[in-house]
Amino acid sequence: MLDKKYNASEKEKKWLDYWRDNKIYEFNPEDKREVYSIDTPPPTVNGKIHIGHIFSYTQTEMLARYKRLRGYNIFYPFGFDDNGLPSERLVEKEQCKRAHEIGREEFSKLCHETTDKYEKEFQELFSKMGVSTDWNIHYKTVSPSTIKISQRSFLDLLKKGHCYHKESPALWCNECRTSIAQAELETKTIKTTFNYINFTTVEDNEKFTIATTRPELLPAIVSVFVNPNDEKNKHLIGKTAAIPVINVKVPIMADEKVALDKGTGLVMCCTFGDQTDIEWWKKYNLPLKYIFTSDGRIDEKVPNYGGLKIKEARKKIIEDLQAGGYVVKIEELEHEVQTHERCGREVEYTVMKQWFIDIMNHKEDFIKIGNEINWHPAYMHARYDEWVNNIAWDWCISRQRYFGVPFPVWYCKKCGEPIFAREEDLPVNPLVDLPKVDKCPKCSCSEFVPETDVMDTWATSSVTPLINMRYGEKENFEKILKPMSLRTNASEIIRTWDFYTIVKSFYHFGQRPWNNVMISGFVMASKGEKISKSKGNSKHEPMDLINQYSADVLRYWAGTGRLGTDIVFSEETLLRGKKLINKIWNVSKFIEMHLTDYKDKEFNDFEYIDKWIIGRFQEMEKSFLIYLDDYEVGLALNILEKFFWEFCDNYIEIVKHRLYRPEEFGEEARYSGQKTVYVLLYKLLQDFSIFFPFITEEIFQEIYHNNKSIHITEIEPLNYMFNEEIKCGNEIIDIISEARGAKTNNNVSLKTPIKNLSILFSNELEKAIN
RNA sequence: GGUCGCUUAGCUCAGCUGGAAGAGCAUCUGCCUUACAAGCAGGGGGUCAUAGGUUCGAGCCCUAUAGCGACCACCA
Repeated sequence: MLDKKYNASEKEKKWLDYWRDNKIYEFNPEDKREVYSIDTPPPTVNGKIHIGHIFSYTQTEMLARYKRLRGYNIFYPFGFDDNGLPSERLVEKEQCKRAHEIGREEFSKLCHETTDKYEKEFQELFSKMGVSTDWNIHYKTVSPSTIKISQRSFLDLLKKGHCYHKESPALWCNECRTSIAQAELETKTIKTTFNYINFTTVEDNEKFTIATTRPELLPAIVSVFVNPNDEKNKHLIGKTAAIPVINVKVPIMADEKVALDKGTGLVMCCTFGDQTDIEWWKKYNLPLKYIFTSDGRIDEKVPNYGGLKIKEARKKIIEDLQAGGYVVKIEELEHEVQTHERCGREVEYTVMKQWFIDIMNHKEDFIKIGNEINWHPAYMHARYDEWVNNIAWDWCISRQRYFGVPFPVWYCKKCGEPIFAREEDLPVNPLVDLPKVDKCPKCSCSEFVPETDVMDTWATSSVTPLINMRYGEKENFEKILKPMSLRTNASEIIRTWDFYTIVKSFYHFGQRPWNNVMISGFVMASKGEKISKSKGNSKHEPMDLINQYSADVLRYWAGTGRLGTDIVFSEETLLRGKKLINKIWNVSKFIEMHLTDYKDKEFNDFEYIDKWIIGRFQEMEKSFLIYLDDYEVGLALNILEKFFWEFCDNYIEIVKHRLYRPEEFGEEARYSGQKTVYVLLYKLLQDFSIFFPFITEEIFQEIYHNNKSIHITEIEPLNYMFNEEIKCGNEIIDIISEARGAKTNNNVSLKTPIKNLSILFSNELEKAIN
């Protein structure tokens, strides 16, 4: 018999062990049923998981459970992303030292140790949430086997001509001392000053004023630009500007990109202050004056300012300009700057040799692939298109960091020719391994220098489908996972993870990586405030919530709400879930009590009201399945819950008497009720098992136990035709409701018998009764 | 500035292809009813952001406006 009270923490532990020991969620490649495969986001292993993760991952996991109940062979691996900067920054923080102070080898070791430690915590938490993944096929993004696949992917793209090594301007973070990608930028509003500085023309000594927020870039000035339509200033075009303090002369040129209404209408172009500078530098073939060092100082070679930090140099140059009387005015200004999302530091531009993946030449293909994928919800597709259409750079995948996937590349010491690893030698670490050639094919030099850069986080995250299918390995799942069925993630990484995965899939296979993309919203700390690690505004630890409420209840919270919509953490929703789960337990107890003598057999002579509730259930389950087929987990739960309360409050109250008193109502009527609750509870448990895997398993094993687990049973929709009963049954409920209301309004108990009741039946109901 | 989304009861939110406004919480009233008082029954509470339009009919479709949010861009 079911316990009087449900002890969640005890039962949840019991079933976790049971599922593991009985391999309930294990993927079997021999299984002949159709595979449903899920490409799950590998969470970045950079500290604590917050409830935002729980929210997003739980919705995916519910989908996995649904598809499992629909008879699919589920391929649902879990991964961890221990790649790159997030891990490095975590180690630096824990060690209170910078990576370059620790040393490359030691630092990598620490990164591995740290990510291992957190992975254990992550795995424990996700397990406790009842995530029905197969831990045997889990992966991490920095391990020999995944490094091998990332390197193989790199070599394949190289071979196909989509990957190139080039000296080129790149975004640079001088906090992290690495180049970064456009997708890693975050916009921040900062306070600064807008400085109006006088220049003069060499030709006729005419004074003119430019406005800049970055006077320290003056030593890097290469030209001044004027809009050719600027009536006031266009006469300057073609002349030469004399730059004060640093004493150089640069041409004054015309370009329509100069805004007439910003600053003074005259702009200085420095290499490089922003992206426009880069555009002009390329367009007009301007000289390169690079004055920054990798750690954010002015190069030693720059007279007077060499060695100063960028902000110190800004201060000093303003002082010098003021001393010479060149500053017209200084305005306070609040403006938006690009910062590196990992550290918050303002980004600079640099010029160095970097590995790039071609994006700009295939934007149309990426749009086309985006069109072939079903986006859930559909409007999320627009965000993808918007990003692809507006992207302005090829994808820089080099990072001048330590921990990550190394490039399988060496360079000839003499001529710089790159030497690539052979595929059969992967994975390689060029810092340790030597190339398998004796000499440079170009100049015959026999000395090589290893590539020290590692790959960008997304360069490796974007191969998760390849990792899952064991791309290029002898034993692989390429056949069944090309494309995968589903990708899930939150909306903020459409432009990174989704996009880059599509890029790779297109280049490798010429096709989409998955058929469906499911986008969740995220959890807000309060209305209008996103939870973020940096703000530390997540007040609730997932583990505490599980202990306080149980995993099933926490899953209830995570499972509500519409797909793609942000939700606020709400204690109230947890309480609502707790109530629902409690009710499931109690009604199951009641049903079990009345099934002690029940023998299941073919039976179709249901009582009228039994047909009503069965019909109602069928109606509900039909929409329930439609919602789930549309990936709307929350809406499915919503209508299931609604039906369930009706089942308890109306149907069970009605059938109760028949179940208790066969002597009064007859054995046949009792059996009809028994059969109804037996069938419906089974089906309700199945439907609820998607959301509450623990309590449903406990009840299933106690009452039905006709399978190793409820989670590997199959949902088979009922097929009765009870349309008339549904209609008239609803009318009967109205009548009962009236009677209950009358009792309540007269302040008497609901068990008080009614002496006189006059009812005016509708024609249909009257016909049905007779 | 651009793209997308949101605005429904005091609060948190559902409302599918247009057909008499819904749930939970809160509030008020009553009820120990052989599963459940962590429960049950019932009441009050809404110009569906605003203004137009389409329609026999609009919370839902169209246009505009406002506020909020996410992402992106501008950043001299």
